[in-house]
Amino acid sequence: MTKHKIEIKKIENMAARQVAFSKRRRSLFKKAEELSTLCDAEVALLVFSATGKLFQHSSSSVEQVIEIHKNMHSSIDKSSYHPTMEFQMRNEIADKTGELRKLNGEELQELKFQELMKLEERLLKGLTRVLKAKDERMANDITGLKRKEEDLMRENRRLLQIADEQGHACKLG
Amino acid sequence: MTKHKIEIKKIENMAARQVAFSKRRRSLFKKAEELSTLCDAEVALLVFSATGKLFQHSSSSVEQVIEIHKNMHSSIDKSSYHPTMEFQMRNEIADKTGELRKLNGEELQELKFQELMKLEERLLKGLTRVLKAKDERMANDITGLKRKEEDLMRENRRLLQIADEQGHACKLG
DNA sequence: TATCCTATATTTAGCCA
DNA sequence: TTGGCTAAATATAGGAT
Repeated sequence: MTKHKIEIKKIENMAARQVAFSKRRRSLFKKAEELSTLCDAEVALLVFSATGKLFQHSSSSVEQVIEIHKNMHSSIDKSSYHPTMEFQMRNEIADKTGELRKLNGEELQELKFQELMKLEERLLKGLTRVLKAKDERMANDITGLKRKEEDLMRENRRLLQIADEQGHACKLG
Repeated sequence: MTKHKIEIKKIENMAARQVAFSKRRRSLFKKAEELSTLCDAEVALLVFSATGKLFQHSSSSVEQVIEIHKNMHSSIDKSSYHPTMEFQMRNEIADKTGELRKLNGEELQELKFQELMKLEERLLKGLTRVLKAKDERMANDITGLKRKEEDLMRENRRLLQIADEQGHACKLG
C-alpha cells in the first residue's frame, strides 16, 4: 500500500511476512488504542502470530474480563437487587397491610437464587481453572514435542554421518 | 490526523465522537482483517461502543462458556427474582400506602443492572471466542509437531537400517 | 444518523543499514 | 531481528449534504 500497492493475500516470503506482521501489528494496536481513547469505547484485541505467540492489548484483557465479571457480582450484591432486599420489602408490605407473612415458595426461590449465584461463580471459577490447566498442558505438550523434534533431528544427523562414514570406510577398507 | 492534527483524548462533542467511532471502527476491522490475511495470523477484535453495542471480528468461534452462561441465566430468568420483580413490588407498596412512586436511584440501578447483564454476556462471548482461537492454534501446533515427529522417526529408522546394511555389506564384501 | 469530499496526516512496501 | 528512509497508498477531520 505504499511504494507499490500490494494484494491482500498471504505474503509468501517468510521474512517479508514477519516484517509486515511486526509493523502492521504495532499500527493495529495503536489504532485500537486511539479508538478506545477518542471514542470512549472498550477494545479487546488479540493477535496470534503464525508461530502461536500471543500479542494482546485491550481495555479488557482476558483476566480483566473475568475481573469485570467478579465486579459485576459484587455490584449486584451492593445494589438494591440483592435477594435479601426483596425479603425486607415483603416485610414492609406485610407491616403496612397487617398481613401475616409466611414462608412460601418465594423463600425457597430465594435459596435457589443464591445457590444459582454461587453456582455461577463456582462454574466460572472452575471453568477458568480448567481452561488454565488445559492451556498449561497444551503448552507443555508443545514444549515437549519441540524438544523431541530437536532430539530426533540431532539423532538423524548422527545416523546420516555414521552411514556416510561407514560407506567411505567400506570403500577404503 | 488529517485536515488538522488532533490530540488523542476523548472527543467531547458527542456527534463527532459517534462519527469518529463509526469511521475508525471500520478501518480498524479492515486493518485487522488485512493483518490476518497477509501474515497468516489469528486476530480477535472486540469493540464495545460507549453505548454498549458490540462489534466483533475474529478468525474463529464456538460456544461453551456462553452455553453454561445462558443456561444459568435462563434459570434465573425463570425464577421470581428477575429485576422487574422489584419494580412490581415497589408499585405494590406504593399502592398499598398511597405513596407517590417516583423514579429514583434504584430505577437507574435497574437499567444499570440490565446493562451489566448484557455486558457480561458480551464479555463472555468475546472471552469464549478468544479462548477458542487460542485453543485451535495450540491444537494445530500439536498436530503439526506430532506429524513432524512421526516423519523424523520414520527417517530415523530408515537411516539406521541403511547404516546397518552398509555395515554388513562392508564385512561381506 | 450515514456518505461524500478533500486537504492533510498517517501508514507502509521495498530498501538499506 | 530490529530500525530508519521515502514515495506512494490509505486513513481521516471537518465540512457539506
